[in-house]
Amino acid sequence: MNAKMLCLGALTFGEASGYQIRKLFEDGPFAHFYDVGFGSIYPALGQAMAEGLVTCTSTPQERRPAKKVYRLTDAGRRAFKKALGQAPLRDKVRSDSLLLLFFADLLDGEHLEATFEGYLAHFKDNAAKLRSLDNAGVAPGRRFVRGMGQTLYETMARYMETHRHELLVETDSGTARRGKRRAGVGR
Amino acid sequence: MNAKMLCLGALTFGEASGYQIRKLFEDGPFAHFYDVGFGSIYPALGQAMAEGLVTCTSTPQERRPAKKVYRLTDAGRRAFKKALGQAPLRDKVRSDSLLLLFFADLLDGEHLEATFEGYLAHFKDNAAKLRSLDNAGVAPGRRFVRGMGQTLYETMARYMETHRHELLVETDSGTARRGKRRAGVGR
DNA sequence: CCGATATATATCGAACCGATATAACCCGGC
DNA sequence: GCCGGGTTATATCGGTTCGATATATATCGG
Repeated sequence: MNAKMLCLGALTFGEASGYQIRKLFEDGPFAHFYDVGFGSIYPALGQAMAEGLVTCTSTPQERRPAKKVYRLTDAGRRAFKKALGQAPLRDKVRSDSLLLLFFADLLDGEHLEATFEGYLAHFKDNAAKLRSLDNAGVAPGRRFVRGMGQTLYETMARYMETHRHELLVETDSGTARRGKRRAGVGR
Repeated sequence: MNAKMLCLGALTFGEASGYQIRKLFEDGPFAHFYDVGFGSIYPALGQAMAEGLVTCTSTPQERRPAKKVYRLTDAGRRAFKKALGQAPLRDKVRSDSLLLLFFADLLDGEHLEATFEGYLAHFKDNAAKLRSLDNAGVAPGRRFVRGMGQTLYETMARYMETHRHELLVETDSGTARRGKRRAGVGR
């Protein structure tokens, strides 16, 4: 899935500006499993328009760039469906946080703990956000993916809490310190 | 974390060729939370060598490129630790499979089902792989991350099985068909 | 009223991804 | 004995994407 097709997918929710599309990936329905930045969206929309996949209503404004609202064409909708029809690529994950926890023994306890707590908070936060959503009248696909995300975040938070002691050693003050450990090779 | 630092991280496991580093990301310990391709590794190693972060033993061979084995220097080890010390970036996920399930109502039942089963098999597979590993003598960070991955894959597989009926409607023959549904807007 | 945040388009270089080229080796089956 | 498939191995290259930045106004709270 390239940026162009992702924009078309976003536009299935209705007309939108480039900025609004970005928000769908930052905060909106796609936030938890895809990301696209401005640097990809604007060129992609230009290209999609050139190919007749979207139309654009440009409202000129004084002293700043015209506001442009994009709308999916029938050809665009067809192109998106077709793209979905291809066998999907395998998921791509890049997690600095897990890399850092993986190399816990190379870090000083303070930074390790801060990262750990931040990561845990991130999971709890996302779980809470998804939990608060109303699923009434929401399409099954979307509901399914929401539920999956919620389950994932909740499970990861729970895992981190129950296994915290493997990485962080509690002290009397309530703060934690890094535990001692030793290596091992091979996968 | 850029490709250069990831290579240094891989080399903390001992000397390796570019090809072997790739394997660490494809199959090895990093496979589940990071990925780097040849196109990033070879230039990164060249750069790291120019900066004195790694050394290289080049064994010339007849009729094919010299075999090059890279080894971390003290400066390289320090550089990697320092890179880990930075606040980690937020996780990046790009999942075509979830996008596809999200837009389940735009797909024909056959393709949806195939994708669903493939994705479920992928989770089960990874869970089984991680379950089969021996954690004896493995560093706590690595063990923690392994366990987290295993829990994640198992939970996702279980979720997909228990919620399958929301997306796929079972038929008498044992195969499934897409259910009917209807929209809803907003986040 | 000031500063922070949100709306909004746009670009640009660096980094990265995926595919491809090349080439020899090794192992099993016919 | 040899052929095909898989593995080891380096390397490049074009296209895509990322992240930071520039610009400008509106809005909202303290």
